[in-house]
Amino acid sequence: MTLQERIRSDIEERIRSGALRPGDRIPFEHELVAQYGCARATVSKALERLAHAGLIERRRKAGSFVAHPQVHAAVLAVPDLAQLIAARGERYGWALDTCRVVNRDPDIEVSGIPAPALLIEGVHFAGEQPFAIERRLIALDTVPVPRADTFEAEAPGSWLLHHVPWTDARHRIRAVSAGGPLARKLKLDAHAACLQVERWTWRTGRAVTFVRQTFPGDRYDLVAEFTPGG
Amino acid sequence: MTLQERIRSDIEERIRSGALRPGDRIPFEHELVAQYGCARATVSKALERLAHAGLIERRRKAGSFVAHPQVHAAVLAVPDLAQLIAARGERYGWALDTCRVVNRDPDIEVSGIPAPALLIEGVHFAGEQPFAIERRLIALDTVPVPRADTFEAEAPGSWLLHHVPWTDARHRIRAVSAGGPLARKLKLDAHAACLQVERWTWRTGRAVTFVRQTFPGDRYDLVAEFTPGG
DNA sequence: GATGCGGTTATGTCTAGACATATTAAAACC
DNA sequence: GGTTTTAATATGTCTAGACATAACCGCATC
Repeated sequence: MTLQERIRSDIEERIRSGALRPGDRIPFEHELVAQYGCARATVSKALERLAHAGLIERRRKAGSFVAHPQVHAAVLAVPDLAQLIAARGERYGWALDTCRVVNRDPDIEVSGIPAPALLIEGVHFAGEQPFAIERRLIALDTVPVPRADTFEAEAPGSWLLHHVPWTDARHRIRAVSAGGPLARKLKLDAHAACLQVERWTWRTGRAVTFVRQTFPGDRYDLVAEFTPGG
Repeated sequence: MTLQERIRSDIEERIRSGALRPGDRIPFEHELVAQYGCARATVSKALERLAHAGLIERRRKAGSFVAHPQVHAAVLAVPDLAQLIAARGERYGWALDTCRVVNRDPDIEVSGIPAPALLIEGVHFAGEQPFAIERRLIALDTVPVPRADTFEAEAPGSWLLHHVPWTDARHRIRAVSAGGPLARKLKLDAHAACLQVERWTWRTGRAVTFVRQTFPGDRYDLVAEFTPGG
């Protein structure tokens, strides 16, 4: 372990154990320099990592303080569906329903994807069971137009991930009732609860794609793990 | 802007614009040193931040390379309900239903909270409308026992956030049908879809609290923003 | 009391080196 | 030819300073 790592983990341990409580001041850099017998840059780098991880807050003149933890953010895993289903030991499948260029579409109005856009609809399968309905718009002015049969075999999410770089994404997660057509496609009761994930993706300010995935509520749940600074 | 910031943003811009593509090698540190006329530590710090942000990958002897972006994680905002509702311009309210010590409970078996635990049930209000049902277990061996009337006025989430440090959290998000009792409390149709967020919180390996919050699907949705390295 | 001015102080950034370490490519050897 | 050794090289860590900057404190002034 490097010296910098040791300083960092020493302080982190004292915070996680509760010996140092939120708001407490941790030793000044020059005190840690004396304690560990090293250069200030080494101490400073250790503190910088703790600050970056959100465990401490550094203030000029005042010193460094243990941060007040806040459950405000969690890291949400957004796995590739194919990988996720394979990891469950089931066979992944993708069935393309629709793939055409559209100029007018309800989602075009609200998603920010400019017309004309490529509209793709299809179903993800886990074994024989439908696992998710997908409805996607792809901005044709930003994405290099794929071959007509590209999305017959490969789900557009996987293809985009490997072919189109992106810089920003936004997710919206909510619960909806299946309703008629959706329920039929997912082989569900008409008022079954479904988890709906919408994702907008941009590349340097230009909309790339918008996708709405609808999962049966009893077959999928999102899990987010969070360790502050972990 | 500091020099280090400038170096970082120059390279970041070239990556985000697509001038540098995933897998491309970025200039060696000594080349950047020559280009900017600064010390290697300054260049190295700029690259370290890019690497920490996941935009580049550094390999000894080989150099630094633009990382392959992956939509695998997003930052999920989990706001304090009181703040969230206040931000919407509505009046926040909390109504306590149950607050007692339990030794046996369906959730105790699965949540990892050891018995005896404090069971709290209540409703969050936005104006006159019920906004969420909450059912919570608090580990009495880890949390300093609050006064009996603590949770009459303040929701336990807010109280815990300010009084009990935590080190790990896990969220599970899914869609459920309201069902009978839940639907009555939330004033919903019996088969309305609801978003259910479950959160486990630990402190250095010991379970602190488990909470299940159920939101009407049409009144709440989670939003996660993500910029790689942002 | 309120306001503005320095002085002090801790962190923020930076320099110009040094040695360590991981990795690759070339060279030497079997 | 195939394997091992060796040298070259880019990053990783570190030192011992320097000056910049923000923030706080006390003091003098209004």
